[in-house]
Amino acid sequence: MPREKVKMAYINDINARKASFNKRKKSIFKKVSELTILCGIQACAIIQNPFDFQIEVWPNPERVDQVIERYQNTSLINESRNMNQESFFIQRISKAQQKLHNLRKDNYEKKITLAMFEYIQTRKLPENLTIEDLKVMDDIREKYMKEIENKKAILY
Amino acid sequence: MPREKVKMAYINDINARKASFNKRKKSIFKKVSELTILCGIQACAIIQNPFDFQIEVWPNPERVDQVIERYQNTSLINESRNMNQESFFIQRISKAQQKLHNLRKDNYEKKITLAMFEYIQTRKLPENLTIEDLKVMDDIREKYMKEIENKKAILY
DNA sequence: TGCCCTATGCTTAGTTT
DNA sequence: TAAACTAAGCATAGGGC
Repeated sequence: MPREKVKMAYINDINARKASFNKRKKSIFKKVSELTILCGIQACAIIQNPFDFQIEVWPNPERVDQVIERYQNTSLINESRNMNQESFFIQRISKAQQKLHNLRKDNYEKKITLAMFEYIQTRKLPENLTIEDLKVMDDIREKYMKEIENKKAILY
Repeated sequence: MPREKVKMAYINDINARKASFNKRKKSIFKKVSELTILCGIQACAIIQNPFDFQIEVWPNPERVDQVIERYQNTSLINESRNMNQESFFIQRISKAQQKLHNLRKDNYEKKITLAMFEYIQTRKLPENLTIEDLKVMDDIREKYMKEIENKKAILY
């Protein structure tokens, strides 16, 4: 009895899906490995394993990070290729300004955070805090609480 | 005449290498695509194209960034799985201390950099600089020069 | 469950166009 | 240079254990 051609769709049977996943993952990693050897290049593959909540990579975390970094650097260069010089630089400047803004905000938040620690440790409010500072402290507290909530969602 | 089995080694002939690269890249992307459909997962592949100095990705830059981010978040969790709780926290603390050290160093370097600006703008050396400060200024200058050199190497 | 087997279909090196 | 072809080798779904 000749097997039917497999339909390209989600495999409902969990055992069949697990078997297929393991076989195909192995062969993808092998193919990527072959390509890097045959053509003398760098490459990587990142595959989410649906059965043990891990993410599997080829060849190894260190090299994957290298490839990712190179990719992310190169995408910047490609951006510039696809635009005329002027609009590229306008975007770059705008991004740099955004970064500067974020750095300043970050710095301000760090100062305020230190003030909060001082308050906690000395059990008295520092004298030179303004109403504005107290408002920012609330913002930061909310931000940190959200971050902690997100980390919980990831960890458990 | 039966073809010989291909040796798993760098293909010297450029045309053969180019043909092989394109065929194999296409099929890897296809295989990764099939895996994501069959198993309902996320995955990506990042391949350096040796012929046009680009880096090619599957499925697209946006999703690749998503997969990368998820991978980098998860690797933290895996760290904790592969260790007992105690050594995990020891490592975490050690990393946090390293980060604090770097933040302090960064802060110090920023102070010194401001001092350098002051020197440039006023054309006279600030009075409260120590020999140690001057030494650090040299280190920073060297560091920045190296960074600029690296960016040049990437951009041109 | 996971491993091995095998028939079928897919991939691909080398060739032709 | 690239696209199409083809034979050989490879991948893999399904079955057996």
